[in-house]
Amino acid sequence: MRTSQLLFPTLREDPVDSVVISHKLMLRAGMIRQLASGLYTWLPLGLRVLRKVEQIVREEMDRAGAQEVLMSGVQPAELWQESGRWQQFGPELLRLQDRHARDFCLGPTHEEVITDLIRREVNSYKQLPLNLYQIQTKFRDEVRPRFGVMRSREFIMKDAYSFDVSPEGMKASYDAMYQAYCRIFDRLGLDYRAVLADSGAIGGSGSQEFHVLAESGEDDIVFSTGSDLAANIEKAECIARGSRPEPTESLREVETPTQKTIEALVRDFDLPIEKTVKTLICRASEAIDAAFVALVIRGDHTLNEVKAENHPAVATPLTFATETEVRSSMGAGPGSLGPIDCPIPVIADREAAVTADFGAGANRDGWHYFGINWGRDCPEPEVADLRNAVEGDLAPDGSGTYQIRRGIEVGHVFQLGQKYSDAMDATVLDEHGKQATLFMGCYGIGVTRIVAAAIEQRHDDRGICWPASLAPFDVCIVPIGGNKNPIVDQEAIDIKETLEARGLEVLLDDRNLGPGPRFADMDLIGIPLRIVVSGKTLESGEVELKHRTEGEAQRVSREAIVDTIMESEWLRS
RNA sequence: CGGGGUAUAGCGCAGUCUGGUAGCGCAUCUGCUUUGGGAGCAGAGGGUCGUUGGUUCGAAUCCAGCUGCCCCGACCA
Repeated sequence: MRTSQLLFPTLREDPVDSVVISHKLMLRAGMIRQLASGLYTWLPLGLRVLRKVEQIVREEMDRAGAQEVLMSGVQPAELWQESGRWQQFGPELLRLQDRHARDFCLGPTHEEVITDLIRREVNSYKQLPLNLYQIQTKFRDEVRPRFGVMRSREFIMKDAYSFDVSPEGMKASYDAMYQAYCRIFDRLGLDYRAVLADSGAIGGSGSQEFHVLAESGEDDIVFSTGSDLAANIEKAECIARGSRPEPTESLREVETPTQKTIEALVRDFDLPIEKTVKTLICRASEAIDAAFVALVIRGDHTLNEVKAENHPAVATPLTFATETEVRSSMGAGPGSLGPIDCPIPVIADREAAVTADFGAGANRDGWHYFGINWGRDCPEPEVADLRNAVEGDLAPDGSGTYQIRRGIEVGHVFQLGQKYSDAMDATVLDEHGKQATLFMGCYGIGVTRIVAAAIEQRHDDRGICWPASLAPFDVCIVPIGGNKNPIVDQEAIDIKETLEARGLEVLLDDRNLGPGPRFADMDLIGIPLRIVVSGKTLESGEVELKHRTEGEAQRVSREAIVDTIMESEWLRS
């Protein structure tokens, strides 16, 4: 390819409406352009990278025994009503009607469609296990699209679905996908971690996420310093530090007319924040005989909403009581709540439950108790893991302490179990001739997001530094002084054609520009290897070869350049 | 969904307060020169000032509505 024939409108300055580095660089490098909020057009250079990601994913899925299909992006409402998700999904599901006023949606995922296919086409356990995948455009009407293609409304996703007759089979399919994902992210050259995850609204039992580590990530990833234990903060188990000390203080009531927050309480009464708890009121589930429950966590901790929602006594979705509801159920307003004389069930976080001599609201406006001790001043609470992990927490496996870093979620593997097969009656005859409901797994990879995630991890102040596996071209050639010395251009073209004949993708920058802007553009778009052909070096029969991330170029003889590149480690790293 | 910002040439911006000929830099086009890190000279093209309505002799500018886009927040008492 020649730059003179390629549409790649590079920008010298950062576009004003971009905030993360990958978004800025994708715009500046002419990879994408925004069409509307959360919608993008991929230009030739960006599409080349996208296709590289797709191809690696495709090869590894095929190698793992999955088969590629392609399902419709538009899906009939009936299937979603059958699974129950037509009601369950909020405005994120873009619904539309056809000319006959029939309801459809733009697919945010394809569990329903694939389950429908399988229940029609697969009748016997002998046809299983089966794993089908597609690389398709998805649409989710995100509340707030941002960060370019990292959180867009339309995006390309690889989604795979496995079908087995037994839980053991499902587990084996899941493990195979896990291995395939590791190979994919290895080949993509990304620094990633597989972490335990909450299975969330999609449902199911086991679930792991793959995260690319980057400061701009939207998720907090918790690691143990001493083992492989890693989890999304939503799922990271927190244990209490030691056991509860004996009470040393007596209970006393303190007037707190203006102290409505933990911060104010700590500030005005010189109380250590670890000696306070906060009490959060939320709707109770139908499993218990109360309208609301009180969740108690230590003052310096934050509630983990996923853990709270997963608690059997808490209503799903997690709904905090309104101020009016707080008053009617507790007899006091927010800011004066606590576990003493609490009229509703109390669930305390593990750490809050081992705190002694603590302060909390008195359930009477303008009053707090200090020196509270569980069991003595109020009933022993039900104890649960309710809070978000913080740096330095003890890892639950005893291996060390927790560290927290940011991650971009690029993959997610789920063991779905029978959630969809049950709802949609997807069964086969098993070896005993009986109807058996299928066990499913589902496995996603955010293809477009990976492009952004790779840039977040691989860039410098001049632009993108692609790993060899993702680079839109392997090599670029910049001829200098060709207008004075026609040999330069001839040699450049000859090197290009020879490398192309050897199977490499080569970009020849033949634009009629000075060397400065051409070097800058080649750096910006991140081609791993650069050959400079100039009259100066040709005099001694040489050209220059430089890797994108190295400071100095090396001289290579004109005869040896093609072989040097073909043997270069850089093409494989 | 709540709050804030913003909308003027392809991109970045000034002009708006104080109403009166639509401007700057980069980019683009033509010609000549120029080729080792974002060139020089000369010339040229390009804007219903987001949109609708109002005030006015006159609106990019004042007023009102609508829309797009961006940012922050979204129940932790």
